[in-house]
Parts: sequence; C-alpha cells; structure tokens
Amino acid sequence: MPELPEVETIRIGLSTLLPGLAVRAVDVGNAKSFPNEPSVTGTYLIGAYIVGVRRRAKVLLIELSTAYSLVIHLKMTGQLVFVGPRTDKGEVRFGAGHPSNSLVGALPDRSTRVVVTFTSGAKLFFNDQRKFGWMRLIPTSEVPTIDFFKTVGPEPLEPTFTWQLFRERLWRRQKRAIKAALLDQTIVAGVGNIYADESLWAAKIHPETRVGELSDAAVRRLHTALIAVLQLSISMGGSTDRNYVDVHGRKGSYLQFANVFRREGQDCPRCGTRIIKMRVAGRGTHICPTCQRKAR
DNA sequence: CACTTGACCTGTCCGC
DNA sequence: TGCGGACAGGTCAAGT
Repeated sequence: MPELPEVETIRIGLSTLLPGLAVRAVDVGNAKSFPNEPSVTGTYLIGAYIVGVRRRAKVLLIELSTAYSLVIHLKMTGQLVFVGPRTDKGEVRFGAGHPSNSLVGALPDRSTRVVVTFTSGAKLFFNDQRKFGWMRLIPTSEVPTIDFFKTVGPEPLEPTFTWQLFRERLWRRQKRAIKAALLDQTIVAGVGNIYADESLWAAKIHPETRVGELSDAAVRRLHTALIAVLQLSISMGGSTDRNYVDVHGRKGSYLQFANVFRREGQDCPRCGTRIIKMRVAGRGTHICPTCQRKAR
C-alpha cells in the first residue's frame, strides 16, 4: 500500500502525537506482525517513552528512550491509526470530524494485528489486512545494519538526489525496463507502483524502455517529474486507492490529481488519447500510448 | 551476475 | 446466488 508520500504523511502525523508518550502495553494479535521476543519488548518497549519519529524509504522508525526503535514496514495494506481515550462504550470511532474522509470504523477490527497502549490511555492500532507488514524492535544504533537499509538507495526528496546521481544509479541496470528500475528500492528509495506510473507519464517515457536507451534529457525529465509527483502527493496527504489512511483514519486525496494511475479508459489529460492498462515488471501499469512511446 | 517470477495473505470484483 | 480466477499500493527467495 503505502509508498513514500503515504509513509511520510503518517510520519508527520505521528510526530505530532507520539513524542513524550510512554508505552504501557503491547498486544500482538498476529505473531508474524511483530515477531520480537516478549522478553525484549518487555524490557525495552514497555515503559519506554517516544523520542521521535523518522522515515527512511517506506519504513517508519519510532525512536524510544531505551535506545531501541520500533521499525515498521506497512507493505501493501498496513495502517497506523492513533486514537485518544476510549469512549464510554469501550470502543473508539473515527471520522467524527471527517465523515466523508474516514475509512476506519470502530477499532480494533478484524484487521488489527498489534495494539500499542500508552499510559495516557491513547492507543496506536497497527491494522494490516494482508499481514505482509511488520514491526520490529531493534537497537537504534543497529537500524542501519539491517539488510534493507544496507542496500536501499537515496531519498529522492533530499537535495543530494541530483539527476546525475539518478543517472549514475540507473546505469547499473542498463537492460531493465525503466519501470522495474523505478520500483527497485536499491536504485532510489520510496517509489512504488502509483508514483512510478505517474512520473513516467509526466516525463513522457514508456515504462518498458530499457534504462540504457534513456537519453540524458529523458533522465532529467524523469528526475524532475518524480520529485514533483512525490511532493504534490505529500501535500495532498498521499493516495488512497483502497486501504491507505493517515493516523486519524482519513484518506489521502492525491489520486484526484493522478493523470494515469487507475484511469484506464479515460482520456489522457495532455493529448486526449485513451489511457490503457498493461503489465510491466509484473505490475499493473497505466500509460498514455500516444505520449509515452518507446523510442526516445 | 542480471533479471524475472512466485510466494507471502486476505479481500474484492468480474465473468460464467 | 455461487464459484473460480485475477488482481491489489511491497519485498524477498528462488528460478532462469
């Protein structure tokens, strides 16, 4: 589910809610969702207070006063929803202030995998329909050494991510389709299916174009488009296709601005050609067949 | 080694 | 209405 803009939206939300709260209890409903030893969580999680919330690629890092961090990957359908004290009925409801925007009802529900309860009475629900997501308690100093972080590429919204750096990293994968390269987290961090399709459309590049066939001009266009699309989406609170919600249970609105993603059969906003859906790198892929041609 | 495909899960939608 | 199959925003392991 969540790509960089969705995870960043959650990070921003959590960073206003969690720091200073202390953990009272953790309930793990699905062991694979939080596979740590109870003795470790008991020692380094229970009683800890939240120091800060960070993001790297699509991974959230909740830093604790015990020098451990909760490392969370939401994968396809993960949600982190924060709620204040319970109602008198013992359940919590969302959307009171955002009825048209809410996607979450009473919690916990059948997709709730982990519940973190704070001493304030507030709760953080880790919901995950497909159970692909996970959270883990790791010493903060060891976080950079986990396999994913050892190989993950640069953050696309950092000023150091220049088009030349993008080109250099792409060039290690000459023969791959550019879409597969965009989805490869070791080339650039945080891009998933939505923003791959949107940035390729904006840059007028066919997703099956081999990386080695891209001109410098094309790489520059894609670099510019990728950053613009990610920034716009963060400003819109991310994209909700089916499951994504922010920490208050609200949907993101970026897809209203999407030009091709999930718009097969509609007209290309740029040239009017009908948008088609195809399969590239094993993923559903949306393109304008007129704007995005292979020869570049 | 570079690249592609299947597996991990649950739920929904679509065609018959 | 029921049933099978395809598909869904991500990443690994195993395959070619």
